[in-house]
Amino acid sequence: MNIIYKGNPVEMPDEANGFVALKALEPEIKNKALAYKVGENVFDLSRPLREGEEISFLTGDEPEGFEILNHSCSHLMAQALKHLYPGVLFGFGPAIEEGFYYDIDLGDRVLTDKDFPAIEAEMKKLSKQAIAYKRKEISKEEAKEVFKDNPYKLERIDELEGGISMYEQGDFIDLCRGPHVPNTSYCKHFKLLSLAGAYWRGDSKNKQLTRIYATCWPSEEALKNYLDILERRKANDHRRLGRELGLFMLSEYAPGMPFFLPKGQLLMNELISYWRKIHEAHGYTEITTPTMMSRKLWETSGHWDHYKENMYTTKVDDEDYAIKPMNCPGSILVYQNSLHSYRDLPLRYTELGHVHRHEASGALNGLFRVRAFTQDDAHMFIRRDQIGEEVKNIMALFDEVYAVFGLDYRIVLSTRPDDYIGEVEFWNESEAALAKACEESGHTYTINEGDGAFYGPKLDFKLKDSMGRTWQCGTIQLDVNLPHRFGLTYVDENGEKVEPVMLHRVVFGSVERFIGIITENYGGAFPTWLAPVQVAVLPVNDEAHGEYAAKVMKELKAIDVRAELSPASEKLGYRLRQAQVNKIPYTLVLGEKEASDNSVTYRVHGDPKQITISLEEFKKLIREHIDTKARF
RNA sequence: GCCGCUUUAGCUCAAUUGGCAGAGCAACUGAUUUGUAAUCAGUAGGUUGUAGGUUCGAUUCCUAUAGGCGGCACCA
Repeated sequence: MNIIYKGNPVEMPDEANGFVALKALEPEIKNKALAYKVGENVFDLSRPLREGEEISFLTGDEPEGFEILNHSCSHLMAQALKHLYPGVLFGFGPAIEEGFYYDIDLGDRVLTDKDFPAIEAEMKKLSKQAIAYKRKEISKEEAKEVFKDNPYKLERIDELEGGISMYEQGDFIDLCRGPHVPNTSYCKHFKLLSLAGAYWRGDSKNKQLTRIYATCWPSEEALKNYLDILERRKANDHRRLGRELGLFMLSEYAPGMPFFLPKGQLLMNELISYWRKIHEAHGYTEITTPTMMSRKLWETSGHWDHYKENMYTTKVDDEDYAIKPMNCPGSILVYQNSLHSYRDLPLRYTELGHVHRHEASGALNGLFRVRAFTQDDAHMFIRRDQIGEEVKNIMALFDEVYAVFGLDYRIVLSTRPDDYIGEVEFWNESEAALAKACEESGHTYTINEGDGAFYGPKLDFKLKDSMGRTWQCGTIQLDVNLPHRFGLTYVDENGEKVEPVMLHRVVFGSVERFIGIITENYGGAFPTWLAPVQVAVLPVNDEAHGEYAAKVMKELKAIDVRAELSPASEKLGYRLRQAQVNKIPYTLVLGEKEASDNSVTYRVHGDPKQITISLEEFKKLIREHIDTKARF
């Protein structure tokens, strides 16, 4: 709710209720407003209005208000925790996209989700008491005195500049910038969701605190609705859909190394065939390099020193070998196989490289995070002056690919890290080139300062899964390190040997991860061209219509349509249900009428509407949906 | 790797305080040949993840270990 209030400035703050700014308001707003805004600044309702200020109110129904509500609720939870677990120390407790968390140090005490009801009960009790959140501005010295028993808060105070604000609600006080809702009764519809360990300040060298995730909503309906959404998201989980639709499996004999079942393999093959076509159209040529190569190669590339912990190694004839965790060194050997002129650049090699990385056990997650995966890799060898243009070309290809699948993405530019190599000048130039390529192709991006690889800056393309988590899929990385280490050259127009720049990039990221993403994005109901089974053929009666059904099957197969016959040993209703449950795009019902005039009655997945057309028309219609040429 | 949870039939889940391990769906067999989201009947399916321990007796309690889930850290 965005209401502009242009009334007279209001009198002094009312400490007891903290409603001063609201006094002049209509009742319906009064009950929903959580804070107010003057320009871009957000304030507690208890802050007195100043002469001439134009204000708008924030409610829990909009993101900024939701954040305030949840942040306030994290203080409420902390107060409850303080009552239940005396001596508990608090770290950070911010609002997050769909709720909030608080990191706490309970000493030796172990918290489990069985403790949630007691914590929620205490929170409800405190909520009913409508304890006011009171803002106090104090000096650094005073703050240190208040938080003298909490090393986490003291560490934070030391970093803060100038005055420090804190919020007090009854017997609980917390270091906080605010703003907050007027009192604890505003936080009424909450639920504790899960527990996790989280390193203090996100550093694995530090102590691990206990993190409690929870969520708070403006109404009971909104909370229930959110909990329903959480349930519904599970139905689109690719791990569940993968099992139900027979796409892939995992085995304890190879943790993190997916097995693709016949239907999943069909899907992957379609994806790859599309991928090959679009790369051919964009001037790439495909190569394949060995899965396992000698230690000497990995020493030259630097992986043996920098990546050994994640590499699977073995001995062959007493010599160390490593299974490739990346495809770049192989690509480089291909580049070195011949001499290159400046006229040949950019040179673009693609490779569907099956790589192995020994990822931490706790990181594994379905197809999203695995130990063996296929990178849809490409390496470009380019001149330094070609960086901007080439990155733009890549981004154009990314746009095309993601659009085919209807995927939204977010771009992150990662810049020079502390342990960078090369000249600062090159870094500045490259970062600017990447940023410019984004802007010129009409994309916004955020900057992740210092998160680039040690050999160059990168652009990451992040896609969302059904749980709202983001996964890096595409990436474009600039690299001057490997060309240097391997002594790569091309001959320029003066006959001089010059070192090329290398670009690494993936669009899908890994074919496995991408399959996970699109499975969730489509909810398992793949578009016809990708669907493992495209048409279900249902004769009404096997004796009478079986022959016609066989003819339809044969004709569909002849035009490369993947059709599956479902014989009449089951009732039609049952077979229709199976086709829907298996998310098959087209279901054909063939009976007396269809057999007599060479027609089909079809329905599309998720739509009960029945349409009857001639078999020839249907063949044409389905071919149009399958034909990937239309996508170029 | 770290924190918490979890593991019972192919899948989803039961099993009172430690006392004969059960259901639905799926599978299989038979009957049924059906016009738009589940036909009926029957059969089979398990060393309760694995290895130890406590106990007269362990799915249940304890220890270790493996896989999985949610996070953290790491990362495509």
